[in-house]
Amino acid sequence: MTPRPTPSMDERHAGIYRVIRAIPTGRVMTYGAVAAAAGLPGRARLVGMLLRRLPDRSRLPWQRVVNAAGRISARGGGGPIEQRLRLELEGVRFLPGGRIDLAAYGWHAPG
DNA sequence: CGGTTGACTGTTT
DNA sequence: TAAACAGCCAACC
Repeated sequence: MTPRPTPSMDERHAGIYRVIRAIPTGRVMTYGAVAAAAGLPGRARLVGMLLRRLPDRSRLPWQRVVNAAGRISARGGGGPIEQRLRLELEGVRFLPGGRIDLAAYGWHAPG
């Protein structure tokens, strides 16, 4: 049906942003799950790339994206600290070792 | 234009 | 349990 010619970069970006925006407060999704929900299975790194280039003023709930181990992915600056703070303010509990229980807080996009 | 890098992940040692 | 490996691919230099 819908011809699925190579989606442009912008289309991929839009799909990823849409998925992240749909994550409810207090829930998290992994990079891989976001990619898969956006129709891009196996492109977890693409999600990370996008978030890395996200402007500071962005309203996207970027803090709700964590890695498959349920931990906050490392990066330069105080990003990881701010991310954890934001998640804790939403009610997300961190286990000893800085891990989030994905079985409890993981979000699976409907559909 | 080609090589390197990296907010990833599942599989295999 | 931990480390190495193999895919991934746009951004960067």
